[in-house]
Amino acid sequence: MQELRLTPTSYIVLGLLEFAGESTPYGLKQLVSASVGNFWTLHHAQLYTEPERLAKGGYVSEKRERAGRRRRLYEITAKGRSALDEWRSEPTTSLGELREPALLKLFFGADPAAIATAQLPAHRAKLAEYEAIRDGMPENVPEGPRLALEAGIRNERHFIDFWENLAG
Amino acid sequence: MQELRLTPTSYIVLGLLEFAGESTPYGLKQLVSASVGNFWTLHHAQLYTEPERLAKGGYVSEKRERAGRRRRLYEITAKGRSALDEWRSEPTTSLGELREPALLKLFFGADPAAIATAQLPAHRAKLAEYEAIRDGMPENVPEGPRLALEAGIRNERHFIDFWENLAG
DNA sequence: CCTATCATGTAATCCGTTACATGATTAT
DNA sequence: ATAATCATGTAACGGATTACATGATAGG
Repeated sequence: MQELRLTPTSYIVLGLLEFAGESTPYGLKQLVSASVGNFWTLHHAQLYTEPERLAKGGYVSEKRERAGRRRRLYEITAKGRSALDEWRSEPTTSLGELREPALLKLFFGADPAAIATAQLPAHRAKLAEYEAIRDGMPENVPEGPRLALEAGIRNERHFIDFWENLAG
Repeated sequence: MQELRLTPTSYIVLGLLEFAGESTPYGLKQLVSASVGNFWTLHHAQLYTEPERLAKGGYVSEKRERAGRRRRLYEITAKGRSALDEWRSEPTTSLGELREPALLKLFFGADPAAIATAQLPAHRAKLAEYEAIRDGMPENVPEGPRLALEAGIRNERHFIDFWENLAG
């Protein structure tokens, strides 16, 4: 049990474990791709290493199945909960970065119409995907995911608008 | 001279060297923070290691000053130019990620009004900064940076709008 | 049965970040 | 002069990405 830095990845794992109760790395992977993975991707290997890391710090507990595969089961601890609470209750003034590959090319002189033509279908597909998720959302989904999805939808609309202005 | 993977960081260095001609790491740092750094941050240490890496692959050439500090001077090579051209002329369908720390907190249950209150001034400041850059831009700035800046401005407006709806 | 694909995991690499350092200028 | 800031660089660390591997399950 040692000091360790908590990264966004850490809080994602903690948040998902809080929501799901006990889970395996593979279960976490499923959860990620159905939820937060829409705007913050994790690689599946991280869902093996990160819980292990968190276990070292006492933020989660680890059990192993006795039977067959001996899969690892993780659960958030009291310490994990309070770290999560603290993080969550401290509003941040820090801003993300655009980091759009397409904007980078544009910046360095790529042909705007060509980029726009490639980007538009991708953004439209993503928007459709988001809207489908929203329309299929059960009533009991909490406000947070709902708002994050809303932000994603608006973001896609904004980019579609931007690229439409540049397409031939 | 060995094979190496070219990352966005690589293309930023190549792009800046193409624009600036010969430059030192510190010169690159200045360029970054005045330009592409607005939507794609690099740490200054990367501007020492990345050109060195690129030199190993033959994408840039390295000279050292004979006098005093013996600073390193980098210049893009023909190979570097063609790699840059190829990257630039191949439109990408890949999308960036939102990766907003504030959205992550929101997703996991933070109080929307609290987050919004913290985010709004930050986004407004960023917007003002962008607008100042735009208004002070000389006529001869090429289309690429101009458009990227425009995207940044719209992006800030979009987030301001989003958070305004959530602020108390 | 055979073969995809899903499920599950480990290991190595490497880039990005952080930390550490010190020489030069400018301002007070 | 001295402090502060700018300029310049190196080194260590760690998290993220990639590559490698194998067991289960379902479809043909």
